[in-house]
Amino acid sequence: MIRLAIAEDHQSLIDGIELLLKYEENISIIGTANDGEKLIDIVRLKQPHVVLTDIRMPKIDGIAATKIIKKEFPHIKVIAFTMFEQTDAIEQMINAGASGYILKNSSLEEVLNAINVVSKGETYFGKNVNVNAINKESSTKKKGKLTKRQIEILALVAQGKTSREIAEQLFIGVQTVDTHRKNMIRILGLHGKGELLRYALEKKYNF
Amino acid sequence: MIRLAIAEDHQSLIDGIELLLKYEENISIIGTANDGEKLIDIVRLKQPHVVLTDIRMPKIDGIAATKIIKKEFPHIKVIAFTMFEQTDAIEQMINAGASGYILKNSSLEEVLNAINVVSKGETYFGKNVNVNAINKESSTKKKGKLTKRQIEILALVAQGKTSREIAEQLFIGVQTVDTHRKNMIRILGLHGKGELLRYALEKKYNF
DNA sequence: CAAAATATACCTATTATTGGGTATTTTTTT
DNA sequence: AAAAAAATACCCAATAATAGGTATATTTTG
Repeated sequence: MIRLAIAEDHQSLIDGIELLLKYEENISIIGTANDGEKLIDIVRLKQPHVVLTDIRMPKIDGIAATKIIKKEFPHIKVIAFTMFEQTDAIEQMINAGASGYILKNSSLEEVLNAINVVSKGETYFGKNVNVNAINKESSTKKKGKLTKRQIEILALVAQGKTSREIAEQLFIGVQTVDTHRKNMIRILGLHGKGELLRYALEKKYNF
Repeated sequence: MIRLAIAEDHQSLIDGIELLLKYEENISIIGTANDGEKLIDIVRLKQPHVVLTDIRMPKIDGIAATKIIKKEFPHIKVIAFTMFEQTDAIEQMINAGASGYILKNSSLEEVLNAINVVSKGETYFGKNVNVNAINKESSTKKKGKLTKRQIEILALVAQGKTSREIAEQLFIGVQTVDTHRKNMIRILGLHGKGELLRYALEKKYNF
């Protein structure tokens, strides 16, 4: 009997999976959550064998939640169930310790299949999930690693704040903020006026 | 017997709804689609009583699809089933002729309920869907109406193009593009450097 | 057809961001 | 403790975008 926990902010989808698994003899749903915080609570309390989780969720996102779960309970298998097919998202999820990755435009049958496969200790990746591209990319070039401070500033850039406003908020000089911006632009390989804002907004939206 | 068509780009969710409705005596699913184009095909061929549709879909989005359906078959009831809770999206869907609007974080029970209600000619709006705010807002102030040319330019702004690049692409002067930008900023009530790009990117993302 | 709306274009000025540097202090890692 | 990384700050120059105007041709609407 596989003990399963589900985290997904769309209750309708949870309902659908529950309906499907009601008649599955070897899987029991031991808890469901609409956000990452609740998921971690459930995992700590009931320790499932497999966790099926969305990436974009309130409070704690799926990537962060997976990291926490894998740190505390390395034996628990995590499957990402999301609409993001960007290599960036897949990579982060794998690095967080996920054993599987399936897209929401897959069938429920595939979801069921993935749960069974990862519970045996294997990995499962959906058809549209190109895992090969990931390893090559992340092993050769390790671009895009920002520091804490840079991410902090990037978040404020995403909020539409100017360098001056960011400087005031963080109690640092405007030119320091500008230096951080320049460094981020270099690290991320961007060029042009609105590009950092663009990047910041996209990141924000993506997870 | 209510004849239902479903359009939703996440197959898993369609599967879930199908499971739920399999045991419903008074509803039969006459077709499902993963994009707006397919939905319209199904509607033309099989003329359902009720259409349950997502907003963000490939090819033709839910708003455009609803307009087409309501124009050709005014008696067909459309329910929006989406994750967008912005008044903007709700407003556009209502204007397109939708009879209901429910969020994806609702339960499948609520979906079932909505289908039954709208099939009787009534309207159904989920708890988190604030319909009252819409009417007031759209009747009093009619802000944010951009012209074709402005939308064209805004789309290029969203692509990260500079005024100069936009001017070259559209065979007009740079200063003309700047004028359009200024007018859009005024009409949309924006202020500050990156705000138009911000707005453009958000719009792009939202539907 | 006349009026209104839209698209076009120019002017001046200000400001934020970018791009090129350099440099010091603090923190983290080895 | 020494080396590396990160955070801080400054300089100068170039450019894109915003903000305030005005103005004319074109298209759409009443």
